[in-house]
Amino acid sequence: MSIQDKPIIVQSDGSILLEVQSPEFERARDAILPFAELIKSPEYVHTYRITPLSVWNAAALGISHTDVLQALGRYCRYEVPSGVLFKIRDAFERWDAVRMMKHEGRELLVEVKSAELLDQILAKPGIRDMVRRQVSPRIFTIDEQVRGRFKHQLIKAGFPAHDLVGYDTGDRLDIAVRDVTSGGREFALRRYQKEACDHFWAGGSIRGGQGIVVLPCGAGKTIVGIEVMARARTQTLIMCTNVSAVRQWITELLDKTTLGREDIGEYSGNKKEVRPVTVTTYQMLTYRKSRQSEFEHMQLMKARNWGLLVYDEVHVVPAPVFRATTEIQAKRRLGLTATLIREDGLEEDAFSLVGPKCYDVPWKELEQKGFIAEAICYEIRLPLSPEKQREYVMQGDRAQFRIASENILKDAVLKRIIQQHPDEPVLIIGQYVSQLRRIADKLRAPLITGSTPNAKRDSLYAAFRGGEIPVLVVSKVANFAIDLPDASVAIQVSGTFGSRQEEAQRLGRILRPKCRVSTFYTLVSRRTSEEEFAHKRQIFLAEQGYKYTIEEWGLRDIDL
DNA sequence: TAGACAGGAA
DNA sequence: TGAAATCCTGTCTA
Repeated sequence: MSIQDKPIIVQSDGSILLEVQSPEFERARDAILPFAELIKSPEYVHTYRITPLSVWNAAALGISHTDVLQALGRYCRYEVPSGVLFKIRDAFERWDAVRMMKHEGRELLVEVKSAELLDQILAKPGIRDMVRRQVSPRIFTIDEQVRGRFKHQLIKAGFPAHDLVGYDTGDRLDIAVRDVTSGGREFALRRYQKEACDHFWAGGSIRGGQGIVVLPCGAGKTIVGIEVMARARTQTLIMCTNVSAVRQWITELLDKTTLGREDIGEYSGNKKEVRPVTVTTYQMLTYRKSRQSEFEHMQLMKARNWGLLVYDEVHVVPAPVFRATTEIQAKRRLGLTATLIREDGLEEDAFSLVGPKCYDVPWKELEQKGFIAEAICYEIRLPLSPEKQREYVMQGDRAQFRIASENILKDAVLKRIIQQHPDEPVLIIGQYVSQLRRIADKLRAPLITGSTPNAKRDSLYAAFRGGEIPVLVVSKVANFAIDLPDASVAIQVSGTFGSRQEEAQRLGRILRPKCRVSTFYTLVSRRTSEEEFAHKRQIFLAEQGYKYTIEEWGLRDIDL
């Protein structure tokens, strides 16, 4: 590779610039992705950043300091600034600087790499207060009760604790995965699902047993959970985002394991069953009568001697559940998610309290192997009408975003897109109910929002699935509804202020394996704040290797 | 006993 | 940045 072909430039502020046009673009991206985080992805130059957390996640996956230096050395056009090299080395040193181990009685041993480092750590009052006694210049003890709180404080101070304390095995439960489902179909774990479990358990009984598995929607995360349970053979608490997910877990458990209905409990608003495997919602756990009252159901965390906790969609775990989790660090914990990113910046809590990322496959790789559909993404930019343009400039930020989102010219573009996909099921997804109602009326398509009763939803889903309804308009229910039928075309007419995770969810709607290629459109008003938020949303997908083709539409292209 | 619906929480 | 969705509980009706 000649110097000019090398597509990466590392700057002294720590940002990494990657040239999209370079023939080495894809290889370079794959090389840095394990330890760098994508920040911006406009047309020509993508910007990444190396953070302590991104390095620690890489380290947890087994990537070494040398691997990182080699990747940078191979693709960097210029010498990597020494300040950046220092930051990387520092992060790797911190990764293994503090180890926690089992000690006699109710104490845990904390071993720090050097005496100087120990002083530095104990300078933080929040950590110093937890020390029981100092054993040597590098070693002190803490109470096993504060295991989670200690790890949490430590990561805030910039040190990820290496937790080698091990876990309670929990009460035993005989559970096995069946090789034939209850429907009589043969069932086998996919390779990546098996690998995900292997990684979760890697390191044996001490190190293995905590971590987060990242897999795209539709790749079978539930199956990973089930396999982990089958290997743990212990009583398990599963937490989900909503009741339909709870039901889905129960159905899958009945279908694919040797467990019977009497072994599985649903703990929700309707039923309060606590059984060897119990499935509940986060909202159940975080319910309280008022702001001052107690969490009434949080005791479920300790109600049985659970040996495993499963956090479904770990990217939305509410803060109080994290808090409860700090107290039960002796339990094995599995987090499942499609996107590790949290818009609220609680990534560190997920890292230190549930576990580091232990498995991750780029979406494109699953696409190549046919496990998820191939998807082509378009961003269609269209103008505001002259009147709306005048109104736009007069308004404040919030109102501007709404005007841009609800741009009425989008309706005409929608019609054209639908005409281009005559025999495909089309899903229209948006954020403002009034806008969606207008669109649904114009297209004579049914609309599903939060106020649509469940029975009505089910019948519309069925009709869409059967092909009687070609176009379905859905509000933010699409973000939560796991029973929403698959489509091969999704058109996003408006979205939340730059939520990357929402974009990923919505693309996931069209990724279930199919014979044809799926298409994803985002409609964006030109020269408005919507453009900026659309870019933010796209970062996650760009990280996964998806490219947006940008189409510009003028007033002339839109027949009114 | 099931459902429908209102109210509060995050 | 805010709108919309969810869930849980409690009450009322049939």
